[in-house]
Amino acid sequence: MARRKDHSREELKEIAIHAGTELVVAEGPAALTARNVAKLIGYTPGTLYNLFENIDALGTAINTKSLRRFSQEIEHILHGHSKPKKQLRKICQAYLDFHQREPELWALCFATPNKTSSEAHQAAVEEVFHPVTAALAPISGGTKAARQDAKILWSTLHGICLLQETGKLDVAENDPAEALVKRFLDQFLNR
Amino acid sequence: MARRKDHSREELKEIAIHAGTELVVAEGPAALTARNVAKLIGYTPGTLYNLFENIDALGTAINTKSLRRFSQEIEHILHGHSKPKKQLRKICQAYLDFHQREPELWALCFATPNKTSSEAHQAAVEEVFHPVTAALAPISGGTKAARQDAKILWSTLHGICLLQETGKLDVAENDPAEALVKRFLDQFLNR
DNA sequence: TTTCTAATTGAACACTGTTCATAATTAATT
DNA sequence: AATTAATTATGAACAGTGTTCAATTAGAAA
Repeated sequence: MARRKDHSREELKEIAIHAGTELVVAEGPAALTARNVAKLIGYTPGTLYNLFENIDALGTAINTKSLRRFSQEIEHILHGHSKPKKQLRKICQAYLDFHQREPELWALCFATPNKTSSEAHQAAVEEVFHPVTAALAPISGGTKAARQDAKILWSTLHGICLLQETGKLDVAENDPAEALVKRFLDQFLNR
Repeated sequence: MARRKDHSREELKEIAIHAGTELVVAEGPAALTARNVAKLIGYTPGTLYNLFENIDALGTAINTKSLRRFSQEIEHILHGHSKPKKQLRKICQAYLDFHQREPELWALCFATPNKTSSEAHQAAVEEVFHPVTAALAPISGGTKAARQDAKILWSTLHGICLLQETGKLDVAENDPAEALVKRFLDQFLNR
């Protein structure tokens, strides 16, 4: 039996999240099962239920970390000296990069049904969402309009990556996500 | 044992698709299991595997039917006498209506990972996609641009409904999907 | 009526998530 | 130091999942 003092409760939680992340990266979201994670961290499935409400919550914890990494990239962009429009383009590119660099983690975040949420997760979402509305404010005209535009922008990025993933929209020709986002932004940011 | 001549192979397939649809409508995509469908049609799970490659394929068959119903609505819109832009707005509204009227079938179509595809499904996707590019042609300037814009439009609708579904983007305020789509289209169709 | 063919079954296998009494380990108390 | 109390980990169990396939059965053909 694993020693109880080997790791504190919080340490163990981190270890499980890390192992789960590795599993998803290596084998995709479907590999995130209680038994797989337990085996990888040298515990039994039951232990995971002392750390998380259920397996969905472990997925949410992994997603929270992914979102935090992404929001740090955004923060880095905002601390640069680009103009708002250029910043928005960089943020969009960062999203596309996340999708391309870590498609499995992206899928766990955005292409997999997830019943569970949490305050930490909500906060991470907001940390991604808020900077976009801030950067949009001078363009959209008003805070409320900026928030609406942020939702539109986010939805479009989201949808383009999703459809690229399934390949359903590249029926005949080959439009990389970058090209579609560029065309969208060229119009979206021009007013 | 159910009589072999009660239904032809194709009839049985239709019955299974219909039963599956009822299940999804009543209890959501997660209820689409081999045993549930089998029980509902008075057969055993094994029989389903004579009709479909796997359960995913049954889901795809249901989705194909959903898409066909949707494409018929689109066709109806195109046979009206509206101008292209008005037609596009109506098509978008029809998509939002599909999402609102039959959220479970919509989810099975667009919010559930689906490994399987089929020629019929591909064709149904194209039947939804092609009219949009046709209506966009006079606006976008060129066929290729129209196809790109169709992808953008589709992605945005897609993403807005998805985010509405999870409620993740209506953090504080209440922006109904209609309002976001309207704001998007007001700009998207103006050039 | 017997033979042949095709459809249907149902048991089995390997997986899921999840629960919970029991055992093991550590901390606290006497 | 010995005993007691409080955690923590276990692993077996339950109810599900998709899927396969030998055996059975029904209907058609001979």
